[in-house]
Amino acid sequence: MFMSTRTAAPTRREQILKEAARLFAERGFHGVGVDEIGAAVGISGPGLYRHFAGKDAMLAELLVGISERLLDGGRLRVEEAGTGPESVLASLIDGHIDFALDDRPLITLHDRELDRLRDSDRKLVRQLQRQYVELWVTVVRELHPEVAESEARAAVHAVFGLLNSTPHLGANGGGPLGRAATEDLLRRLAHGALASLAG
Amino acid sequence: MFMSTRTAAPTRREQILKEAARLFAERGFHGVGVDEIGAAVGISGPGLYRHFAGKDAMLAELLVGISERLLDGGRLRVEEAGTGPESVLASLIDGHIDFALDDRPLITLHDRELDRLRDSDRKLVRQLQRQYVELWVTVVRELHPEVAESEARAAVHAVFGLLNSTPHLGANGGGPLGRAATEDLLRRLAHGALASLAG
DNA sequence: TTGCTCGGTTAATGAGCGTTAACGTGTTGC
DNA sequence: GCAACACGTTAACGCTCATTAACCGAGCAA
Repeated sequence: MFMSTRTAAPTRREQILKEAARLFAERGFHGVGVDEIGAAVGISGPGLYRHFAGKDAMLAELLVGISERLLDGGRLRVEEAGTGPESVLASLIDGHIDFALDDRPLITLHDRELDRLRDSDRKLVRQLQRQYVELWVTVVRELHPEVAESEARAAVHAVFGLLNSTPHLGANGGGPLGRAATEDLLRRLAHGALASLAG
Repeated sequence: MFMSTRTAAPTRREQILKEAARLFAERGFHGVGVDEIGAAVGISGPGLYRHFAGKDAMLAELLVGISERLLDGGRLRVEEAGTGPESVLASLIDGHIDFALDDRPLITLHDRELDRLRDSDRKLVRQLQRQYVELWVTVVRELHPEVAESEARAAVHAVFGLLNSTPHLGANGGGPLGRAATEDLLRRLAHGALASLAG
């Protein structure tokens, strides 16, 4: 049913999703027309309807896709990471940074266009998001048992805001800083922020 | 020409701007119609055109307004704050937190709908934003002279992302946490993040 | 009174745009 | 060879929506 995620010449659907993500992120869901999306992959307007039920369906698939990948990646890291909560947290942070730097447009969409979805899709996405947040909250509370759950959750959201700031960091890979330097900076900032929960 | 900023019964224009900000933030600029904005202030659709040249003009006035207030507030705090860079930074952080909690909808608009503006307005807003960022960068570099300027700038953007996460924190005033607790949490997280630049 | 300005109203206009129709064309399984 | 299908194309259709037109009542100054 699904293609392998390897790089085996992207299928048309994948091309479309990628370009749609970029365009939606740049100009908003309502701001981009189907003709533009088509043009971005070399076909024109209505040709898209051979691959998707409609514009909404593209957005839905994008948002559900990100949320699933984020959650799956997070779960994997929780299982695989070393012994203590410190290493789990570090792994979650690294994973989120990779995601934020690799899929910049999707980050933008994720919290910007959620309300454009059909009720069922929106519920699904929100549920996946919530589970991902809870992954983090659990780890944070293992590290800081004295912190109230609501406070930990707010802190996690704030750290997401920090890590997801990459779209504002210049055009590409991390602005004037290289990719590696950006990763390193974000890592330190995130650890620094969460460490402040101890005081 | 201008009304005093005191609470002297909001003028129609102000009502409209406030409701427009809320609606734009909730559903995006393209997602809300002029009829809805009108309805929100008790008049209907085209009646708005007695107060604004068009929908775009409302967005422009909102975005320019925020940027100006943010920059002015920042400058004031830089001048007024105590002696060292520490106190200036603390004051900038407090000011930004106040802004983020008081004007949630505007925060959302600020980085979401900038491209909908006419070229001249967009340039103006970006210039104001840039100056505000530079205020922070200057202070951060006084505190951490060994940090490269580009890195400091990226860190500042990241901290903005952290502080601007308030819209994601539940419906109002700071979600399950009270206003004061939210302020305190954000303050600690921001200081913690920036402190990590020292290492 | 008269007449001007303010701040509204409803109806019309016109553009943009998602979607569907109707119609090809190459490739492929039989 | 010949369906059948995958994948495009261009030309409507129809709806939404910002903007404009045309009109109106309430204050209020001369």
